[in-house]
Amino acid sequence: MLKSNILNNLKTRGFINDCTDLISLDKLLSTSKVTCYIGYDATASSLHVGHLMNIMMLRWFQKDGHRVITLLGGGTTKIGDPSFRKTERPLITDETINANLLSLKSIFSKYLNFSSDFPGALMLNNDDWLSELNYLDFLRDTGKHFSINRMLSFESVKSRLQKNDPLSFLEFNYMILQGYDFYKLNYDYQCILQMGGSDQWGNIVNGIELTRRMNGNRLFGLTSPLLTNSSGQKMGKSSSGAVWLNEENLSPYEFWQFWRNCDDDDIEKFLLLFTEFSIDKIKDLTSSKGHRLNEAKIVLANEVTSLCHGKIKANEAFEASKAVFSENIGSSKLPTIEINSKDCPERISITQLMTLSGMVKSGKEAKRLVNENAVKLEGRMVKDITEKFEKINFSNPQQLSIGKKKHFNIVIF
RNA sequence: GGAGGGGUGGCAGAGCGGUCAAAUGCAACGGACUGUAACUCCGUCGGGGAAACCCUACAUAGGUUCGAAUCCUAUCCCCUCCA
Repeated sequence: MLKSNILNNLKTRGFINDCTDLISLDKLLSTSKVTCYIGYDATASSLHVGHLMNIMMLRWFQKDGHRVITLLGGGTTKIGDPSFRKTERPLITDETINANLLSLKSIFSKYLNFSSDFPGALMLNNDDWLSELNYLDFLRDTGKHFSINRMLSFESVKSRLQKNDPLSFLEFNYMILQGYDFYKLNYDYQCILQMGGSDQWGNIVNGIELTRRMNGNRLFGLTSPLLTNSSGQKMGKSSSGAVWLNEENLSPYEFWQFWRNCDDDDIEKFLLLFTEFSIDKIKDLTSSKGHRLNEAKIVLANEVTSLCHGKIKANEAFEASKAVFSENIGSSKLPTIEINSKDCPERISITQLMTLSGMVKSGKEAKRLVNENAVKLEGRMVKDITEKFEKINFSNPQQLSIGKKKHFNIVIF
């Protein structure tokens, strides 16, 4: 049984996969407030649900009075983490990295409090210290603490090596740099705990080991399980791709729909991980069976969307979903796609409409969907591929639906 | 630097002169069934076109052929062994 509230809570909710020294960390957390961090590389333009579990962990830590650090990997992103990857990442340009970092910042701000009062969270960028490293000095001061033999033994790179897939020296250095980050954060900010997904175990252990050798300080690592859905797959796909946490990439309505559509078997897990409801409340919500579980899914969707996009947006998404799915009527709150009038002819075909709105990737795909009787305009099935619609009619939003679940309002202006 | 093997659709992986827009599996998408779930079943799955049909594609650039993913040459990349 754990003594500290924070670990107890995280454990119960399913956040903990492994810890380098659970007993000692528990003891420490039960008596004092600490500084902890999670690193995020800027490989994508935004964060998605895959990152959400770790953000929630930071949120719990902050709530418990600890100082949390989100470390943006401006420097490490230039290298690319090889952990559990089959192939090398394409190199990302500095401009892309910087653009991505900006987007990440805005998302963290939704979940964490970065105000200056302790325990206000900190946002740092490892490019600030990594890019200043001098190669020779770094090799002598840091590199000498790393044993190649040990580095080769990590699971994260083993399969690459065993299968003779290429692993460049550049990538191989990643774990050293991430290790150095932890050392640096401990030195500058007294950070003693690094968290991350289970795939980060090797990188985290390296930082702990490095620091121990450099100055004898004792640090901790805590990993979360790789989040999978009930069918064992990596979770995180909405009807239009990845489940992004920012509104520019995914509308609150689609975000809401993602949670509403989760598998029955995932509800409890999702409630525990992505909401802050009490355990009792969650037990209560998931106690019913069969179609009544849909109620729990709605509660889940409302809550997670509120946390991410705010109560107002969440409620709009809920109302829109109710109108479309339960009452079978349109809703002005559906995501609206605007098409520039310049781009389309006076009389527009259904395939053009679908392509211009970006709902499908190609006209071929649009045509296929029409032939599969999947396309509806204002609730009426479109069967004739040659049918033309007056552009004028779209000055007011028209609801375009693909299949039973994808609904958008289209406006031509 | 030398010798050998290899680069095929989102992934895995066949094809090795025409019948190849490329087998098969997975993923994805649509439909039926349902509870906006799961399972199962059916269909689709390069791009343009209403269609006939046309256009790009099997690492890249050329070549041989009536015809090339398949043969030849060069280039790039990867793997293995040797130095």
